[in-house]
Amino acid sequence: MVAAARAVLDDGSALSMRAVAGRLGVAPNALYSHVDGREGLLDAVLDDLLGTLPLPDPSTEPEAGLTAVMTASHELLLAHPGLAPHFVARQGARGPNAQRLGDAMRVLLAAAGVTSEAAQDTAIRVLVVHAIGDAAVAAGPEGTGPFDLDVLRASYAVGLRWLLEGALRACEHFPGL
Amino acid sequence: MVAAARAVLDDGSALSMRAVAGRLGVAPNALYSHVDGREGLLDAVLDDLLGTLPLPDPSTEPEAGLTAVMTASHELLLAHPGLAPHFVARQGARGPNAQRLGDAMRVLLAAAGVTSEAAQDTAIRVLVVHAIGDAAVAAGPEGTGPFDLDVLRASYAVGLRWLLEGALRACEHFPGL
DNA sequence: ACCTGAACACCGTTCAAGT
DNA sequence: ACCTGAACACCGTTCAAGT
Repeated sequence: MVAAARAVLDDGSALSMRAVAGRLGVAPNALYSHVDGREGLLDAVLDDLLGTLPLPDPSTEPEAGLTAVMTASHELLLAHPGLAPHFVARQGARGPNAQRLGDAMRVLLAAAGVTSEAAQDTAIRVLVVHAIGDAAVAAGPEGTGPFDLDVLRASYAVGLRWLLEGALRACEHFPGL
Repeated sequence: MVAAARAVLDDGSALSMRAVAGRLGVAPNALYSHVDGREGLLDAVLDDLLGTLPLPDPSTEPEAGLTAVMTASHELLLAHPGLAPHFVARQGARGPNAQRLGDAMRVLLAAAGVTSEAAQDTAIRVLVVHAIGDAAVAAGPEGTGPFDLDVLRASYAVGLRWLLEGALRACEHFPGL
């Protein structure tokens, strides 16, 4: 069922209950026996996709590892533009796979000296909002809005670098914050 | 008419053509004599709101000025949560008032040493995406999602500071970039 | 120029009923 | 458990017609 949803999504069509049902050759309301509403379906699809992301090796250099995981997440959303707005509306994902990614980021942050949980929280939040916000903007009205996809990737990378430098520098100056 | 739309929006209701028409005591399709579709109406409302933002004094210290204008924009979107998702989908505003704000930001960036137009473009893009992305996430499903509005404001401010430091530092090291 | 009624092609969701 | 038909309460938009 999440497979059917992903298929609909990859067709470029908007993910509607009726479209998913149609692809399964089933009445629209039949879906409600398996998922609690559209919101739940989108959450399931989202976490399914997040499960395909490679977890960063905890032994890699922290900044490189964080850059890798955030870039991969951003790229995943760029590949599924129909999902980005929902990702934004839901304030990020909270499924088990999203949890795994968050934990991996915490490990990397801690290795970089960001040890306090509160500092990790804000760092993760800022990084995630940047990724999903940028992807949602990139999703835009058409396949390609006024921006080329490459300048988009480039500007995301720039913002990501600035944020990471800021996050890690903050804890050089106040170790143990 | 944009006034009616703003009224609907401030009621907390989603901005639908039919809601705006209802508030005006008019049939829904009557709106199409004044605006070209829902998209156009939202653009008009958005630019109307941006017109209420104070322009930063060009003589202020650049970083403070940029912080002020971005914080004000973010605050404006927080006050109109129904608008943020559309702002994201439209890849930012492009009306005359948005243009004015962009120009003001360019002046401040230039005063801070960011003189090349390309560098200004990416800086503005990164800052704007951060603001609207964060506001859209804050808009969330309910009035208050899992996040308190204050921690939201705080984490936005942190991200903003990191981005500004990054943007301005880039041009200390490579003046005239 | 501005509005109306009627209609089209969609939504998500619920409810009672079937197997 | 899983599906169906019918219905409800919505959408945005168009078209022909009225004033």
